[in-house]
Order: sequence, then structure tokens, then C-alpha cells
Amino acid sequence: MPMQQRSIEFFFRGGGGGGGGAAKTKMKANPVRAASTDGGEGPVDKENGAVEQPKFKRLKKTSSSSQEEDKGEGRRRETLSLSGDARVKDEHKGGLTLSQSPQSKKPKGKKAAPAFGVGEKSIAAAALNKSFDAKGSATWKEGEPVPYSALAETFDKLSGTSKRLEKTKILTEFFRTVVSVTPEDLLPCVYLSVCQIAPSHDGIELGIGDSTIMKALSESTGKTVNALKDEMKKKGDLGDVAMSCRSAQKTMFQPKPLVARHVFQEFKTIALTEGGQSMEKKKSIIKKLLTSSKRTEATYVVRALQGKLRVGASEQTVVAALSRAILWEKDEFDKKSDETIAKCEDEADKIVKQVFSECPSFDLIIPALLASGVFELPKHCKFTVGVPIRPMLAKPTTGVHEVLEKFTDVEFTCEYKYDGERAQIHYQDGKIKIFSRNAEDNTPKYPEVSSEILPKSLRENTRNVVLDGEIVAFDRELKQILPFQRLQKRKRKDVTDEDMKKQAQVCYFAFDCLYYNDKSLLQSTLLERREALREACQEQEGMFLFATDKTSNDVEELQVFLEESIVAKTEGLIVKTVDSTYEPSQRSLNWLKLKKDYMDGVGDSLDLVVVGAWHGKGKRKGVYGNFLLAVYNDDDEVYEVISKIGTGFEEAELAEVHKDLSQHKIDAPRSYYKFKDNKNVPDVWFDAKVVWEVKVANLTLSPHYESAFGMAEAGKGISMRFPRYERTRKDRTPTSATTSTQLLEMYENQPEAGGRGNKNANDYSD
DNA sequence: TGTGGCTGCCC
DNA sequence: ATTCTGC
DNA sequence: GCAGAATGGGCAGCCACA
Repeated sequence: MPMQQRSIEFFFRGGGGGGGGAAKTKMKANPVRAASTDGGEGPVDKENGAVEQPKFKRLKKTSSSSQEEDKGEGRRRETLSLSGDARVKDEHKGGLTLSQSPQSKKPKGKKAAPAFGVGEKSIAAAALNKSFDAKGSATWKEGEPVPYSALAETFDKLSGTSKRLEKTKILTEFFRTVVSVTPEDLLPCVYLSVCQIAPSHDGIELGIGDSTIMKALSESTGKTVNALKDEMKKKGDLGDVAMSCRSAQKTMFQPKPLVARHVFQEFKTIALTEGGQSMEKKKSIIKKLLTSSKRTEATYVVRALQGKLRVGASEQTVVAALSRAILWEKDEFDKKSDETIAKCEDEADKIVKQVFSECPSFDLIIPALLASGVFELPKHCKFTVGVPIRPMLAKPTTGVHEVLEKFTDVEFTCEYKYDGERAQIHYQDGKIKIFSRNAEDNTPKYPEVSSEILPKSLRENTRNVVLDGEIVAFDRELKQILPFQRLQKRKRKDVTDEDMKKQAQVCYFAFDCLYYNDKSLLQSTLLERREALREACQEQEGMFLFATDKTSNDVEELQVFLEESIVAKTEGLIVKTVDSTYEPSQRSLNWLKLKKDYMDGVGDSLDLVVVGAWHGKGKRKGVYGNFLLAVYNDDDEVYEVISKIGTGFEEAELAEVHKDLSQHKIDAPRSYYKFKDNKNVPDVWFDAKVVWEVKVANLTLSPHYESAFGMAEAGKGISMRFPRYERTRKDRTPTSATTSTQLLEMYENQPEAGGRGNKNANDYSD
């Protein structure tokens, strides 16, 4: 298909060849083309005649021994093309393979000399744990409910340090106290520490967000919602706003102190409340909780409702602290030397983390821990068909060179990275469950997978199996992968036969097998699991396919495979070591992802005008946290809002950008700004002055944004998928930013735009 | 009964 | 999702 | 390198309200 080839070449053009002369049609300065053009001069700016600076001129060869790369100068480029002028940057390879970080080679050290693999600080910390008086540290009486204030104080302490060992210690001591004084409250305390109310596959949700919290806060304090929003701008945290409102308020009588298990129970009640007037009921519970909150309790009640404690200790730290608390209070172990203790703690961490990833349910783990301790835990909580396991995830990689560096001297294999929804499928006794990446139960969303696709694909001898793969929207007639947005449009519950006729069909691309005929394969190698996958299942045209894979460590071959993956409408590659096990809690370096837009100098970037910003929250308090961007419509001479952006900034850049943009603050949006009223209204508007280069994975059709409005599809604009800040284009004027026309062209040239790019296919030449 | 805001969950 | 940062 | 915390678009489903 000519269009696709063109697109690919377009994306991966490496050497020479000016991009500017390519277009006969409306094409002018196309930043995409410019971005993927190495060296050659950019197109001429229409407005002011200035010659566009070649992008990535900051590119500098990195010294082969240098690991530290300055963001602005050190980024390396990946050069790829279809025609085989693909060259790997050999100058980097030799040095960098040698300068691997020591950690990646570090052995686990189970049988090594004492204390090997356990840091000195851990040993010192272990010593302190011996002298900790769990019972004596309690602020409440034996057997009585844990006061919520004890949690709040713990969270305060966690906020007070950024040291991770310190955080673990603080949480461990709190949990030890709970275990020894009021063990039945351990479960609610742990849940309140991770802001959950149940395992995610249980599917119960609070249904509460910032808006509702603010309404409740407003009703309980008498302040208007707008006043609270103003407070937010200053404080950058809704929990802090709640606290200062509370403490400013004079209470007539002392409310009963909050108790952890009660707060937890009320959260559950909120989650179970639904139907008419449910919001009113939920709000009244929140108001009640806030009224009973003292000091920082209000902060954490609110943050828990928001789902983020923001104390620098989240799930992993909680699990680690839980394991240690149980270890100290429940397990018998050798406490003679501090080194042995540290090793034991390390071992306990590993066990509980492993079990938690195989059985991610505090409901199951905590009773088992309390009953029989850490070392017995794997006996009681193990991988079970019907309960989702944490999926293996992959890390971003900036190019083939990095893959080769990370996987030096290990065998690896590649698979297409499909753009769909991760799906872990459990099959046993004729029953099927489908779990999402985050362990949500997606079974009702894909009835045809359960009723047709899987039954047809399972081989006769398969009694039970757990598969890992990706559900992708698929056109069975054209045998073509459809865009992610088509998958999103599917119904999620109460799917009728009528719905099924209308919405996109799907194909399951299987790439792993975690369990087969009563045997767990989590500790088997990838090759063994692939074998089991093929033993358990057979492909079904357009319904069930094995992920396309290739095993090679040849640079050229890898690049060709990557290019093929884009032609096949996938996102790129996942690279996996061949002998790695499926243990998400262990080494996560085993899977890498390789996408065109991670590669410097490859993929789409746009030059966009900053027209507004919002005040930052949390660690972005005091600076702008995110920004509103626009393209330039040079026909109508207006700026059309295309997207927000909030990632890619270093801390210093945020500070600088805050300073610079504040100079351009204006009271109201310009008449020549096009945005959806009521939507996308920033805290602050700016004069169109500043231009940023923004990297993007994809362009999407948007009902919310105005850029290139109606040009690709009636009633829709074009927006961006995964936008991130690259750098400020001080050399660019706003009228030389990406235009609506260019945006449309970029949209149409996407492989996933499906054929529309054809009209320009022949325009492209060197 | 229709619409729009809010929420959670996909990426 | 992507990205940055302190440990 | 891990773990945590900032932040993106966009969809369906639920609920309030006109």
C-alpha cells in the first residue's frame, strides 16, 4: 500500500534529503518532516522569512565513557529507514556496553557472604528495629480501635522525610504497633494507607472526585466553591485546603474522635451508595467525616478520597512495611546479628511482594500474615485461576542501540506491541474471566471473547489456562487492525446482540501463558511459556492470533522488524529476554518497549503556541502545572487550541517557564483564540508569544478541541495522544508555529488514519 | 426525556 | 500513558 | 533502577437537573 510505505519512510527518514521541497500541495513548513530531517536546512518561515533552525542541532556525540547526559545536549538519535541506510551509532556502542550500571549485573546474592546485597544503612536500620517498643508506642489502649489520628500522625511523619529507608521505618513501626495492640485494625489501616477500599477486581468505586469533595467542603464550611478553588491555587492541595478550612472553623462541641476502622467503613458505604440522591448521601458522609476531623486528619481524609496520599509512600512501601511489621511481631527469626536481621527483612520483603503480585488482595494476604507470619504466606496465598496476577510491564527504550546495551550477552526476542487493551484471560471449568492491566474485571465488556473467540481457540486437551495478551479492535473482512479509539467506543456493560453488531469486532493477540493444565508457569522461561501457549491454543483467523515475533540480535533485522510493526499498525516492539520468568515483582528490566516516538529525531513533533496555564498541584505548587497549547490557523489568523500539556518539564524548566510566561499574562483570552467555551479554560491566559516543541505519539480526533476543526471530520478537531514538552523554541515566532493545515496533513499521514493519506502519496519524493 | 458534568479507567 | 527526581 | 508523583486524550456510565 503506497500510503503506508510513504508514511513509514516519512517517519524513519534518516539521512539528508531536505523535507521542505516535498510537498506540491499546501505543504509548507512541516515540523514533522523537519524533525525527522537530519541536518538539512528547514523550510522558510512564511511570516517573517526567517530560516528555521535545523532541529536537534544540540545533538552532540556523547563521550563513550560518560553516563550522564545533559538533557539539552546529550540525547542520541536513532536513524532508521526502509531502504537500509539504517546505521547504528556504532561510536556509542563500544563504550556504553562497558559502562553498564553495576546494578544490572549484580547477582541476587542469596548464598553470598553475609550482608552481601544488603546495604549498610539497612543493617543499621535493622539494629534499631530490635529496640522498638511496639506496644509502648501506641497512643491508644490495648484492644481498642486505632484512632485515625494515629494514621494521620504517621502520614505527617512520612511527609517529613524524603528518605525511603526512613519512610519504611516509620510505616513499619506504625504497623507493628497496630499488630501488637489492635491486630484486627491492620486491614483497614493498610487499606487507608494505600487509598483502596477493596481489591480492584472487586469493582467497587468511591465515585467521588475533586468536584464532589469541594461541594461537600463548601457545604460544611459555608465557603463558596469558587473561594475554595482560589485556595487551591495557593495551596496546591485539596487536603490542605480542607484542613485549613476546618481549623479556621470554630466548633461548638467536640465531635467524637475519628477511628480508622470507621473511616474505612464509611468509605465503603460511600462506594456502595448508588442511584438517585446518591451524591447527596455521599456528600453527607464526607461532611460528617470532615466535621469529626482534627488537625491533619482532614488532610488525609480528603486525600484518601482523592485516591492519593502524596506522602511519598505508596503501595510498594506499604507492602514492605507490612512484611516487616509481621516479621517483627509474628515471625520467629534469628535476631543475633544485625546483618542477619537485615537479610531477613530483605527476604521478607521479597516474599510478600512476590505473593502480593501473584495474589493482589489485602483481604486474603493480611489475615494469612496475621495468622501465620511471612514465611508461611506463600503456602496460603498463591496464584489462583480466577484471581488476576499483576501483569509484566515494559520500560521505554530510546532506540535499538539502547536495547542492545541493556541486553548485551543475553538472548532476547521481539514482539509487536499492539495498540489495544491488555487482557489477562483466565479459563477453568468452562468459565472465563477477562482482567485488565489494572486487574479490573473486563469480562462483561467482551462477551464474544468468552462465548466464541476463546472456545474456538482452546485446544481439546486444555483443561485450564491463563493467557496474557492484547485485545485489539479488528476488521475481520479487511483483516486489519483498527485504531485504539474504535476499541474505546465499545460498550462496557449490558452489551446486547444489537450492540455487538454495531461496535468494532476484536481480535485477541496472545503473547504469554501463565498457567496451563494445573501448572503455574510463572517461574518458567519465556520460551517455555510460549511453547505452552501454542500447546494450549490455536490461532483463529481474525479472532485469536499469536503476537508476531522475531528473534534476532542483528541490528538491521531489528530495524526492519520495527518498521514492519509500524506498517502493521502496531505501536512498535516489545523486547523480552528469552529466559526471563513471569514475575512482575522481580526484575522489571526484562521487558523493554521500543516505539518510534521514543527515539530522538524520529516521530512526530509539533511547534505549538502556549496560550494558557493552570496552577500546579503538589510538588508543582507555586508554578504552573500544565499548559494550554494552540496551533496557528494562517487562513483565519487565529490560534486554535489543540491540547493541554503537563509532562516533560524538568523542575528548573518549570520555574523558568513560570517566570517567562508570567510576563505575557493577559486578563482575558484574545478574540482570535478559538477554544470550547466552558471547557479548556485555563487559570491564566497568555499572549501568543512562546512556542514549544512538543513530542507526540499520535494525533486523535477530538470532540473537545478546536484545532483543524471540521477538517478531518465534521464537528471534530484534532488533538494529541501522549503529548510531552521537548524544548522551548526561542527561535520561533507564534505565527510560524505548526498550522492547522499542517496538522491536518499530519493526521492524514498517520498509518492508523487508514487510507486517507493516499491522496498525497505521490507527492513525496527525495 | 435529553444534556452536560463528573468519575473511573483505558491508553 | 510519559516524564522527572531523590534515594 | 526503583518508587513515587506530577501530568496528557478520550471513552462509557452514572447522576443531577432543566
